[in-house]
Amino acid sequence: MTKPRSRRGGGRPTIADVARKAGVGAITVSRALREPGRVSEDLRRQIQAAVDELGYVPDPNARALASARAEVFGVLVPSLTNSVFAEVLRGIYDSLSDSSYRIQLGNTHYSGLEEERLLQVFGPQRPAALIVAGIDQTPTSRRLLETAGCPVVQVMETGPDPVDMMVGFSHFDGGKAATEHMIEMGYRRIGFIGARMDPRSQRRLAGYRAAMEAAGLFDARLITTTPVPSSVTLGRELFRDALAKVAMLDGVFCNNDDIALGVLFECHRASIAVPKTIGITGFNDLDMMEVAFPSVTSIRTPRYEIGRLSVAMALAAIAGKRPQEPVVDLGFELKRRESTAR
Amino acid sequence: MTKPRSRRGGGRPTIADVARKAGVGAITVSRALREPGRVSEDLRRQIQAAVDELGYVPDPNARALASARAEVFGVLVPSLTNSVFAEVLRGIYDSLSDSSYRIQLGNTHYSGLEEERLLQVFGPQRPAALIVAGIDQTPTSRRLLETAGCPVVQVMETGPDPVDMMVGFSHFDGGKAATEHMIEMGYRRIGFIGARMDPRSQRRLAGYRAAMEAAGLFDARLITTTPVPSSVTLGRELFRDALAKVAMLDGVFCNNDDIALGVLFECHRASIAVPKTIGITGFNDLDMMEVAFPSVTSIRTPRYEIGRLSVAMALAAIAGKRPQEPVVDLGFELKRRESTAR
DNA sequence: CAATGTCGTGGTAGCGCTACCATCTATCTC
DNA sequence: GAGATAGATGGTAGCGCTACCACGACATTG
Repeated sequence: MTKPRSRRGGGRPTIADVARKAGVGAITVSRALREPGRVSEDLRRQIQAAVDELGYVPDPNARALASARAEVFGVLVPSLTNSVFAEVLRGIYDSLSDSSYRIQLGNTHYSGLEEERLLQVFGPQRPAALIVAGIDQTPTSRRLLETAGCPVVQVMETGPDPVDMMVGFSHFDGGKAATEHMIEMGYRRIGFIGARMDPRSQRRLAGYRAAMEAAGLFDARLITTTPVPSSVTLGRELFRDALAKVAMLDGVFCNNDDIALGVLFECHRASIAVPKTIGITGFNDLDMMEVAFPSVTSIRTPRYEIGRLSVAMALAAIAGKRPQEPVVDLGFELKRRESTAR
Repeated sequence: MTKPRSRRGGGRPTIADVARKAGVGAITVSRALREPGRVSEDLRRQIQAAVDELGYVPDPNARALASARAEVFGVLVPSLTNSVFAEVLRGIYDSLSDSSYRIQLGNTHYSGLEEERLLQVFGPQRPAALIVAGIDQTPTSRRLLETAGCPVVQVMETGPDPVDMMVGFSHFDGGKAATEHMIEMGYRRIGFIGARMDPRSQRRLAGYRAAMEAAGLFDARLITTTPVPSSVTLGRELFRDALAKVAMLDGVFCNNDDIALGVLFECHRASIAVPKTIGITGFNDLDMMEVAFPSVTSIRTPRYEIGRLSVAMALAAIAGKRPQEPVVDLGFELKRRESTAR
């Protein structure tokens, strides 16, 4: 007789212990825990008592192996410090905190290759769902998502060709709306200032360009961008560059609110009147834009809601209830404020 | 003969497939992958060839079950949107991106109960290490951490009684240094403005109080706090409250930089001269404080470094190399800027 | 040169759970 | 009242991997 491996697990009670104590089969315990409706009231109570007494907690790793499905949501974002994604995450977390799903978070650093690597790590784990930011996956990433065998939600943007589901809004339209607003307010030499210039920023730029061209105001020199990661500091630098480059600049549409804030501070420092001499519009509408002096016009994006809805859609898909429309556009809202109130 | 469950895993190659193809035992494949040094050069090459050809990827769930250890770092932070924790996370991620560890992130919402719940979820998974923010765990949480059977690193603060290891700095000293600086710069009626008032904020307040009392300047009416979550907007509100309450207020030490920014904007709006009429000091030294106009004095905290070091310590502990000194104080730095340059 | 150690390799037996199928009882149908 | 159906329960056999132990080959020691 070989002695068993003496609980290398560390002595925690197993489902067999509960089954023995409750006088039922192990499988009935399993069912009582996962599908209480399929076990009689009587046994359920007995089992619950045994569970409580032993302090039994199912082993998630054993579960995952046996059922070929881990109770994990894989989430991939391009940045942890960009507060836009932080709010998407907050939405995801808030929607998942009542469930038993754990969240595995990956940081792609805006890199397609890193995204591939992370999907390669996440996939074999058989997550319950995957939520990824953006719609510009590499072909390899796309294939990995398609073969993941779980619901996939692409967030932050919308597009014509979802891997599975999508929740977001149109960055092109956002950029266009912001620019049109500035034109409407009487600005003419409106610069575009952008950092990082990831695909979403590119689309905002395209929206800016479309609006400027439609008004006959487009001039390539008005555009100042850099691939460098965005920051308030960088906003100041880029604004200085733009001022040095373009005579008569009378407004700027900023890629995002960090940049806009840098521009605003530089205007203060250089005693440039906002909105009189220079108008400023940001993107995302962070909390502080409303408080800034002068308050800054921005495009309010539904970041938190995107997080919430992405989880709701994934959960529905897991439950077998796929939505009619796999692509949801949550839109955006132009917040008119002092910085463009000429 | 019963037919096997026909690869309910989904047809992915298993270690047995690799072993067969390479003409070795399964265990040798396992070793070649985990401890290459213990397998001969020859077999290692053969096995690698088989792995490549089949596209074999080990099943992390099976691994976790068999070895009673998941390649997962559990990380618990109180907030996702507070950029302070975002930077700690960035440090953690950057230090872990070369390894095969996955990261499971929990959001405690500054709640001890939620922390307990998350530890109860993380524990049974047998993570490779746990990193938790703060040192004020509930007794239950503390017990869960102690019995987790893996390295534990408490981050953001230091204290006398680590569960296992600690990386952080003294918030009391930070608050004291900031206040002393303002006193030194000639401010006398220095208010304390704080939101959220989590344990770390409380300690900053205690530091403020110690400095004020030492200088004979303390007055309880100078303190304006709220349990409401911190934001730039709230900074403005609290500052207004403080102004209404305290005659002759000539400076404010803010709980954090969001609050400080709200104060700064309100000063602009109300045409209060900074630093002449009111001096402002923040806490954390976010990127934007240097760019703000006027630039804002703040306490620079080593957030990113805390993330990096916490992982390094955990990794070392996993490898059996526990540090001599389990508690590491990374300090902070007072950044003197225009907002207090009277 | 026997005794001892070390290294490389493999077989076996689980890890703790759930899928699958079988069984049994109670209820329903005509 | 025989047969069919549905619901509750259990046994068995894995899921894919690694811990443990065994074993043979070779080197080391006095």
